[in-house]
Amino acid sequence: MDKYYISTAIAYTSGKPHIGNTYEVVLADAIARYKRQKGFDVYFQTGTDEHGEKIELKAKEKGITPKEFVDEVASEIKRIWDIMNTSYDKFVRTTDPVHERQVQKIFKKMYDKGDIYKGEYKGLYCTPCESFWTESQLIDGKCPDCGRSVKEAKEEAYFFKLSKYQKKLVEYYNAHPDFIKPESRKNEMINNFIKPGLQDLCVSRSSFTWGIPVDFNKKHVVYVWLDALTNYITNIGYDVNESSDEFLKYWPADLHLIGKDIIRFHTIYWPCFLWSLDLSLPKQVFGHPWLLTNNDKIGKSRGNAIYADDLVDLFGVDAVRYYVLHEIPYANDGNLTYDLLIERINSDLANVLGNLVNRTISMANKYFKGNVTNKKVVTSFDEELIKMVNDLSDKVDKKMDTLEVGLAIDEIFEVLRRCNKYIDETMPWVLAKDEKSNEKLETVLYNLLESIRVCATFLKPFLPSTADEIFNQLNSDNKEEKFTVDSKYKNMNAKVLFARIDKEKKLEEIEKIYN
RNA sequence: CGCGGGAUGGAGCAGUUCGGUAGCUCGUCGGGCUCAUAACCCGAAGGUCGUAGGUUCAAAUCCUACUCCCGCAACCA
Repeated sequence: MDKYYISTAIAYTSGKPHIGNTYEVVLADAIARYKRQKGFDVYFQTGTDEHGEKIELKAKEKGITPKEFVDEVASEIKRIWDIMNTSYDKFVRTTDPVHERQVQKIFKKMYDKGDIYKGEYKGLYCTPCESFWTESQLIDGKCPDCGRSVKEAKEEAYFFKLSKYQKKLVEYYNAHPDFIKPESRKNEMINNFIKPGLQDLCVSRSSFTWGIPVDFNKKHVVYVWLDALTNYITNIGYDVNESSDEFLKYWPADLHLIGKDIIRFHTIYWPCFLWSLDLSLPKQVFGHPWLLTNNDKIGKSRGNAIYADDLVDLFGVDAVRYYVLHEIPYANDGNLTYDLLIERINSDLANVLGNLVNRTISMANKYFKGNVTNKKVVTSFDEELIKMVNDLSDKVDKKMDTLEVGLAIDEIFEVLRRCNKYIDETMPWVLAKDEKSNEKLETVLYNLLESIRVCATFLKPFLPSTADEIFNQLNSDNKEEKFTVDSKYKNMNAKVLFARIDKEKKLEEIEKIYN
C-alpha cells in the first residue's frame, strides 16, 4: 500500500485562528480523506508553532508565562480543528520536549558539518527599543517603533550557509517542475531571492529567550523557522543518528500544504536545511490562496475577523467546509461573506443536494414503501445518467490530482443536477398513476438511489457527516464508486439534510449577535 | 523602467497553449411541473471580453503602448 504524508503549516500560537487560518486544515483534511478512500496509507500532520519573541511579549502582556500562554492557545486551536471535523493523525507542538531535543541535535549536526557558523549580526539598532531593523523597515531613516535614530550595531549570532546551496536549489526547481505550486510562486522565489543571490540566514536569536536554547551556547535560542520547519521530520521520528521506522516509511512528505505567505520558508530555507541533514525533499509544496471577507484581508486588527466555530454554530460544520473548499479557487484568493455563504448553502446544499435526496427517498417510500430493487426496465433517459455516474470517478481523480478541490466538488454536483433533471424527464408521478408502468417506475427510482449513493461516496472526503447521513437515510453501506445493478434498498427514511435559510432573517440574527 | 499574476454580462469563474458563431454556476424575469426544502425542469433578458492602436478575411485569444488591482521584494512566523 502506498503511503501519503500530508501536512499543514503549524499554526502560530499568537491568538485564536480565524476562518482563513482554519481553511488550510480543512483543505488538508479533504485531501487526506480522499487519499485514504483511495487506499493510501495516509499520515496527516498538523499542529502549532509556539516559540518566538511575539509570543513572549503577548504572554508578558497577559501576565502569564509563555508556556501558559501557548498551552491555552494551542488547546483552542486544536478545539477548532476538531470542530471542523478534521481527521489529522497527529497534532504536534513545537514545545514538545522530544521535538525540542531533536532541534538541538539538528542544530548541532549542522554546526559540526560547517553549515552553521558563528558570525556577527550587523544591523541598524535602536537602543531604547532594543531592536534591530533593516534599511527598508526604517521610516524616514528612524526607528519605526519610536521614531528615534538608529545606529550601526553588531552582535554574536549563528548563520546558516544558504549560499552554499543556491546552485543546487535552482537545479532542483528545474528538475522538479511540480515542487512549487502554483507555478507563479516559483517565479517569485527565483526572481526575488535566488537570482539576487542567497545570503546566509541568521538562525539564532539572543534578544529574547522563549525558544529552544542552542545547547552548546545557551545565550542563544534557535531561530523560530528552523524550529518550526523541522516539525515535519522530528514528529515522525527523525533522529540525527538513528531515525525510526515510521520516519523511514513516511519521509519524504508528499505534500506540504501552506499559505502563500510562507512559501519562501518552505521552498528555500527548508530544502537547504534538509540537504544539510542529507535528507530528501518533500515532493510538493502548495501555497494556497487566502480567504478574504468582503474582499479584504481577514484580521483581528481590522475588526472583520470571522471564526470557524462561530460559523459552525450558525450554519453547521459541513456547510462551512463546503463553502471554503468550493469557493476558494486554485490560485486566486477567495471571498467569504455571510451573504455569499447563505446563497451557496441554499442553492447547492439545500436545493440541489438536500432536496434531491429528500424527494427521491420520499417517492421510494410513497410508491414502494421504501423497498426498491432494480427491475431493469430501461428508459431512454437512463443511459446518459448512468454514464455520468460511472465517469465521475475519473473526473474527480483528475481534479484532485492537481489539488483543484473546488472543481472536484463541482463534478459531483454536476451529477446531482443531472439527477434532478432525470426526475423531470421520467416523471415518476405520472408513472405512478398507471399500474402497468410500475416496474419502470421502480427502475427509475433505483437509478436515482444508486446515483445518489455514488455521489455520497465521492462527497465523503469533503462533507463527511453529510455523506454518512445520506448513507444512513439510504440505509446502505455500499461504498462502491461505480453504479451497481443489484443493490437492494429498504427501510429508508427521508430527513431534511440542509434546511433552506431565510437570508434576511439569518442576517438579522447575525447582526444581533455581533453588535 | 525591480519581479510576477490579474482585468470576461449584477456576483463568482471557464475560455487565451494551436486566432474562426463568448460558456458555466448563482442572481433577475417568463413558462412548466407537483415527488420534494416557495424546491425541481425549460426558456429569456443581460457582455463593444480594462483602454487605445496594430497584424489578419477573421482577435477575449497574437503584437505595441497605457490604466487599474493584487502578490513578492530576506532575517517580520
